[in-house]
Amino acid sequence: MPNDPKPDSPAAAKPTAPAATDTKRLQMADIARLAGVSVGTVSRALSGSLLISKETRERIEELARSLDYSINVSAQNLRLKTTRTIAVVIPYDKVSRQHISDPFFLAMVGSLADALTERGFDMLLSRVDADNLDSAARAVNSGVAIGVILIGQWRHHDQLNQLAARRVPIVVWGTQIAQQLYCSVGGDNIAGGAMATQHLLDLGMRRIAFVGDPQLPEVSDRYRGYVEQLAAAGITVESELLVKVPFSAEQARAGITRLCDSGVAFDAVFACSDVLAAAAMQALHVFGRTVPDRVAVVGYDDIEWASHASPPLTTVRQPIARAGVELLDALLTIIEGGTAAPRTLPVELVVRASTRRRS
Amino acid sequence: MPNDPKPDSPAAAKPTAPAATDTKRLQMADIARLAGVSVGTVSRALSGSLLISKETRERIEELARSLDYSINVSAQNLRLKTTRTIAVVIPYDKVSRQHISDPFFLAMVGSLADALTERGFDMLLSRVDADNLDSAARAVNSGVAIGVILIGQWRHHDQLNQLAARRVPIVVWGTQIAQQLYCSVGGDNIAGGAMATQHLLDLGMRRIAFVGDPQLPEVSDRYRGYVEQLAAAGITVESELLVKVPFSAEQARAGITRLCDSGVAFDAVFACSDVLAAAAMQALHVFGRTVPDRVAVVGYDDIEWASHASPPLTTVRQPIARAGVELLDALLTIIEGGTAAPRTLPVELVVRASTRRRS
DNA sequence: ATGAAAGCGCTAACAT
DNA sequence: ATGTTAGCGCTTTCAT
Repeated sequence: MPNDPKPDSPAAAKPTAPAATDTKRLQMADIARLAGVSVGTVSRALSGSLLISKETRERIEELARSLDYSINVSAQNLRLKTTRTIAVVIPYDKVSRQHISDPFFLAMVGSLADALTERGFDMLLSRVDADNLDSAARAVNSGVAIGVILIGQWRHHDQLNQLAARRVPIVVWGTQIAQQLYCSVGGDNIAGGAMATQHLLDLGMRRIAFVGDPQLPEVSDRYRGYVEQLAAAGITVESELLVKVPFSAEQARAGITRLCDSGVAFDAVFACSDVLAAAAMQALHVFGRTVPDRVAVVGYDDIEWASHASPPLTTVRQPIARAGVELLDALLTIIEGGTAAPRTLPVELVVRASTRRRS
Repeated sequence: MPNDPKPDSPAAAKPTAPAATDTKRLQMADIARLAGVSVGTVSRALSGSLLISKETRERIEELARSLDYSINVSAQNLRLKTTRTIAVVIPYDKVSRQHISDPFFLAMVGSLADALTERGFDMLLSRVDADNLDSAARAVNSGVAIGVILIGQWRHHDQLNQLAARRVPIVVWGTQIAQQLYCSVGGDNIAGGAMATQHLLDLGMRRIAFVGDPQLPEVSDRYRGYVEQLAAAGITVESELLVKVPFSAEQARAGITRLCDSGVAFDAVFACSDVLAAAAMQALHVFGRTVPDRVAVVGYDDIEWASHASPPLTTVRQPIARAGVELLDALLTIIEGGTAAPRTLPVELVVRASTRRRS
């Protein structure tokens, strides 16, 4: 016996009924009845089947539109065993403290939102504890989403490999790492680190502080670019110029302050994100070390703020708009059963006043 | 007859089968079989029903976990006729040009992500063309989401009223407007405008430029606060000090440049967002009008960047973290059939160096 | 070109 | 405490 009253039967006596949902949700059968056809016909008409005569289809479409009817997506998904939803996950890392509030990440969300909308997908956004990335897999196992885009690789290389091994369709914004089972898409971090460093060297800088944590894969590559350019210029890499901090403005400020206090000489700063660069500039300001006259500063990302900073910040521009498209493209390839090789996107140095040679 | 082969039947000859989905998705019946119980028992066990003996429940939970099984959410939603998904919509307004890339909006997304996660809801994020807010209603009509949170009121008051009239559960981040049928949650914009203005007056400023478009509801309130404080101080509001621009850094820069060029005297700027303030400071810099010595600047929002600006920006802090919680709370009230009155959250002036009185 | 009907995977009566 | 079963709203095969 049915547990719920049939929609048609007036459910005669129902005193305990909560008067809340008095507006019964329209469904296909209603449209069919009103149009004088069967539900099959309505279904076909709304899906644009060519089996339906043009006039019938248009009549039904018009009826549905005027009644504000939308297909019940749960029923549709259940029947079709698929969805048009992609899960976008931003891991929250307690250690590095960087999370969804970093403008760069949020810009990535915007970029993904555009790419997904463009191709008719819905975006399920969630923050998950990075220690528990399995919940990303759950979105797929439960049929909520057909794939996962993870923004930020962090230290979770192994977990990501496990997810990929379990055949969870997943693409990660980050750097390509040896023995990587999952697909990553990211900027060219080695080149980015190199161009920032070379630019400073070209300006005559010789003691360039590096702000970032080389334990993170992406920062590791940027550091490598930095080291390589210094080596090519015959300059020794000094460990005292490494300000090892996660993506945290607070800690960057503290790190630069420590560096200034320590008396170690430096004439430039290469920070691994614009947020870190902003914090560095602020700390330098406290010490009266004006930018760019006393210290040149280069950031990374080119978030919108960089061009409004005072002085406007020289930085390595990440291809954010393209990132969303590429991530989605790679993911769809995987979902369709194909293989997506890791992709490295070109980055670009944007020179602004924070490294303008003193006149 | 079934259109798909039964999961059990090996689907004898199927030469055209794409070898893609070879890993059949686990379902409740599989768990039931493996546990030697019925699907009903599994369903009850996984939903924590007290009817099931503790040991049986734990055995089933363990089995499900070890097999990576998750309940099929489409089937569950179809059966229960509800979901735990909330649609978060960021209207994209071609006129004002402000969209998802504004750090403030993105911070709101972060805040909402936190609030939703906290209460066990999923977030469906979408950008929609503001001229077509109906697509927000579609999310609800199609059963994808049980309610909508709209970030940004813009000029869409009428459309929003229509949605509310159609009984779409919706809450909007914005200002309370007369004749409003929908629930809005927002900062106290009149107070915010007033405190910013009063702060500048206290510093001795007399000619305060206002940067923003008073046609937008929230800006309108901030402008009102500005006008009221000026009036209370016996100062005439001069229309030449109104830099009427939408939330666009470009246009703000151009506006301030125009103001400087015009020779109109001013000793302070009150900008309706930190992004606008940043652009203003940059434009002022070009004219050699240093902040705060020659011009004091106050922003709005207190995005993370504001404290890293040089000089750090005095601004009106919006209660972003609380905003997510309040928006969700109001929405859930409405979904449960209740009524949620518009809420106005307190804002707070954060004084930093951009208005520091010259020593 | 259209109708009839099975069944997607789950939940919750109704049975014991 | 557990099993059995109808049916959530849709899509699609099969029949016409």
